[in-house]
Amino acid sequence: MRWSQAHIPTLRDDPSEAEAASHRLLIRAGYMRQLMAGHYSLLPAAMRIREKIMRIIREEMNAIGGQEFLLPTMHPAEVWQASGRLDYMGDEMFRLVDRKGSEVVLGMTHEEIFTTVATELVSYKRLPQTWYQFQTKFRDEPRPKSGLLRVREFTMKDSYSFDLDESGLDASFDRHHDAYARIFERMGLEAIPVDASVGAMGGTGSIEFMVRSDAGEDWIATCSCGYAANLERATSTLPAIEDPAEVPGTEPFPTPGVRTIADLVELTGLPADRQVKTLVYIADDAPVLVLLRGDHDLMEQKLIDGIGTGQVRPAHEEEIVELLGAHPGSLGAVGVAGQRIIADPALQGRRDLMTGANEDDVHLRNVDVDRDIAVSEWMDLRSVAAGEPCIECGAPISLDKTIELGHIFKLGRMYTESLGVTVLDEDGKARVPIMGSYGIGVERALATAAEVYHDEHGLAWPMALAPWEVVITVIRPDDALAGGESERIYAELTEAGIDVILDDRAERPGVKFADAELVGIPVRLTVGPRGLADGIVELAERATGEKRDVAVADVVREVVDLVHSQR
RNA sequence: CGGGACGUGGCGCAGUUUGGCAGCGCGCAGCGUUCGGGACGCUGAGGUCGUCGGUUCAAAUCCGACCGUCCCGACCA
Repeated sequence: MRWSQAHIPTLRDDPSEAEAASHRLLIRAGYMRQLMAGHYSLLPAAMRIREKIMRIIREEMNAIGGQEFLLPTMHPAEVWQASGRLDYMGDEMFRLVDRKGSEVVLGMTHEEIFTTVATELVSYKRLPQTWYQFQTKFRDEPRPKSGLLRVREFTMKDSYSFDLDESGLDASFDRHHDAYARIFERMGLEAIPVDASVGAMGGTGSIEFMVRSDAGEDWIATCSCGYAANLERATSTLPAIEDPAEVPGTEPFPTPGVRTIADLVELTGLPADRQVKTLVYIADDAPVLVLLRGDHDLMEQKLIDGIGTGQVRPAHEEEIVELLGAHPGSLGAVGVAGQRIIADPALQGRRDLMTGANEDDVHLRNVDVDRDIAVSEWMDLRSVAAGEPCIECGAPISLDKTIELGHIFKLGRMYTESLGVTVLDEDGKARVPIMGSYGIGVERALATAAEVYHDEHGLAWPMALAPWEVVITVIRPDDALAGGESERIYAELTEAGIDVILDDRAERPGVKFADAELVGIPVRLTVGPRGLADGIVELAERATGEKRDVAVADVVREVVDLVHSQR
């Protein structure tokens, strides 16, 4: 590629609308342009990176026996109706009506559609199968943001495994886990596999691959011992708290104006871990009292997972008053009968606590949880905090902001069942195959690499992803020697299979250097009359900023070796 | 969906308070001088000021509605 012929529209200024580093730099360095919120046009340089990402994924998917498909992105609504997800997906699914009046949807994912193909898997002899594709997904995100990190239209590699039984699924799942580890490793991304919520659609296990980044939206808890979990699932051990062996009966006391745990701490001098936090939720239209230790925060996803419905919301104030007779701030579960009361285990066996009295401006002291509260279920509900002891080893855990790059999922039989897939087993009995589903966001991987690999001068791609591995920056392309030598090196590197771009533009050197750094090409060769007069060209590595002179005669071999060593 | 900010040549912005010829920098085109870290001179092209409506002799500027974009939150199999 010759830069003079390439469409790489770099900008001198940062685009004003972009905040996240990847968003800002991918626009500024000429990789993409926005069409509307959440929809980006990828320009040729980005396409080259995307292609490399897809090649890595494809190679690793094929290596575990995956077969590539391409399924439609427009689906009849009926298929989604059949699986029960048409309503469930709600506004996040794009829907349209064709000229015949048929309802059509744009695919957010392809479990249903792959399953329609799987109806022809009629014998156990056909199993296991691992099927995948790269296809555009459409999701009507309420708030697209951060460039390619959260969009409404994106390419996903999604794969699906079909096995006869659970142990087969486990094996397919493990193969994907290993393949994903290799894929992200090859991309130069440190992806941490974390235990994740399976979500309200069920399933028996799920692992997300997360990359640490401030631009991320998900928090994970990790420990030096290897423990790693999405905050939605993370637990920790808690130091024991000394309670009196016995407390007198509960006793109301006035707490005028107290609305928060902090208020109560200030008023009574008792620490927050001696308070009970009482929240009211509505789950499937029925009220639920949720109890946590005063210094703990509710992780709503744990509640959703624990009670097995997505229809969960905080109760409105009027509902609370009707249910308990008091406003938030004075709520409690002492003496509450006939209601579902879910409590976090941190409260189990605790004594000498305080809680609201279900009378405005009154609280109760001397609460003994086991004695005074009719807890109907104990459920891990609290959000862990950094520094708490690891559940596995006791060392303090850390919390990090991350980007979710991949998600692997033991789906179960819900799609094969609802869409009628059966195979005959060895005994001639009809069996429903069990599925796994596995996704990687392609453009999100690209943007994540940009988040990880950049500096004040621009992007700095790892060799495996770089749109071009080498740029030949020609000083004075009109000079016969510089022009001729750079053309020769360009031809020889191309011949050697190196992705090389020849910057033959009639620009001043400073402009070319700045563009090479902004675009993020790993290796730069500077070929100019001055160096050539001494028989040398300069080799600069983008990642380290290191520069060294190389004899003209050695440069091709040296660059080929360097590129190969970093691919 | 709630809160905030914004919308003026390709990009970054000023002008809006107080209505009166649509500007600046970068970029772009031509010519010339330059050329190892974002050069300089001359000439030039390019804008229905987000859209629609209203007020006014006159609207980028005032009023109203709508659309769009970004950020925070809610949401996110």
